[in-house]
Amino acid sequence: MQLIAYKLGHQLQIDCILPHTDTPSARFNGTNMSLKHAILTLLETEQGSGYDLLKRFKERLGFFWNASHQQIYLQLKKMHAEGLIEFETQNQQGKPDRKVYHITSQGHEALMKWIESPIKISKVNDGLLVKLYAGHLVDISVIQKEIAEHKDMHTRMLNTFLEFENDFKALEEDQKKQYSLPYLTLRRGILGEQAWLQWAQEVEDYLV
Amino acid sequence: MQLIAYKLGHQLQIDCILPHTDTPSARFNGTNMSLKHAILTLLETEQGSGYDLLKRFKERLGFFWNASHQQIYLQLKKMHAEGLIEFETQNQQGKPDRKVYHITSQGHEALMKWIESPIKISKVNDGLLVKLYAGHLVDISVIQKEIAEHKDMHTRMLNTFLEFENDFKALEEDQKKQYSLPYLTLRRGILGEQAWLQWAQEVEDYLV
DNA sequence: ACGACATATGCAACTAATTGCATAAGAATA
DNA sequence: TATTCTTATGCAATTAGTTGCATATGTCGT
Repeated sequence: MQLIAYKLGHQLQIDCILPHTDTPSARFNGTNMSLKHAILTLLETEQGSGYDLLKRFKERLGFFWNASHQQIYLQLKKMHAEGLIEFETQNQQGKPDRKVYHITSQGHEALMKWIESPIKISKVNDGLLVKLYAGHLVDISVIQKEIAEHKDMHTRMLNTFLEFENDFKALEEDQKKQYSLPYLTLRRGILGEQAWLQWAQEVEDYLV
Repeated sequence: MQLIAYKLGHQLQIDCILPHTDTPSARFNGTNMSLKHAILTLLETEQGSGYDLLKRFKERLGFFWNASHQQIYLQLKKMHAEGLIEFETQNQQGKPDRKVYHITSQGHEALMKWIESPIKISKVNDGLLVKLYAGHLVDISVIQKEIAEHKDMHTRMLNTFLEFENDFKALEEDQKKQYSLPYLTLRRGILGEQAWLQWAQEVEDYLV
């Protein structure tokens, strides 16, 4: 018998941690998040090229989602094949041609259908935690160093998010109202990073 | 000009949010977390069958990692082919045969190498946030309902984690010391869930 | 002048993970 | 007695995402 989770009863496992069989409770089902719907959401507001979408990902969904340019271009190609989006080619002087995509009615329908279907609870799969879990195999300093480096990154991300929040707070009331939903996603980023840093502090204190 | 992130400068993007080019800053590099190393970590302490490992995942790493049985069996097969693990077949009466895996010296080496190399910062990719971001497209109640359901799940997970924490706190001092690293991973689960719930409360208050 | 960076797109190979299917038998419960 | 659950393993097909490569030009700083 090992650790902590030994008291875990079957029911709890099924309902709270992980469905035990392959027919899990409904809450763990639902559509997977996919790049597709994130792109549709971005295109719904405003048309754009693959490159534009890449930038929008970084600027607007970067708090919780990163997509590489390869992934985006490939996904756009697939979505075009499925009829969810269309494009026009724009010639530009001095720069490569742009394929400007816009959402089709089919794409809009697909997006609406997705929004109205339940979303799966998201996974974490954090390698750092496995490392910590296995920390007894190596010198404690290895773990401390890794934690410190991650802490540094998370601190910088938090600071960036807080700057964004200040910008938001400086907006007029009607603008605030307009951007309230994106603001809430930003809040998730902020609260998530703060919780991470609080945890890292606990770890550091514990490992001394 | 849209939202919040408009002030995002190039340097910030590169260092904090997402590397812009395909040669990102070192902090975003590092080994991917993979099931392989999580399994090696579990086998390092104690040998076991695929089914055992599945249970251990749920019981010990379930705060931050879920793996399906298909994934585990497939991974075990691959790892065996790579020479990281070996197995003996155990016949059992009344139950199917078990393949009991144990780690090899090669496997141990691979694990040590992984522990000492930097880990990538983990991704989130939370579909619920995309849904919220796109929430202006549907009636607010759709979003509220989804948030409420997720809140329910997260609450139950938090409660389970808190039970585990109580069990840990009831342990003798030397046991506490022994299990301090797994406890810290549990703390991550607790703090993460609490932060999530705090955010959900903010969202609910905002959407009223 | 040279290098780094931004704009702009894409393929190929691979790794990671999910979904669905399939088998088989004991043990507990309704 | 029928259903569900637990133990126990696995393949096939698909989707998702990463890594590496390839191309091309303009701009800005050193």
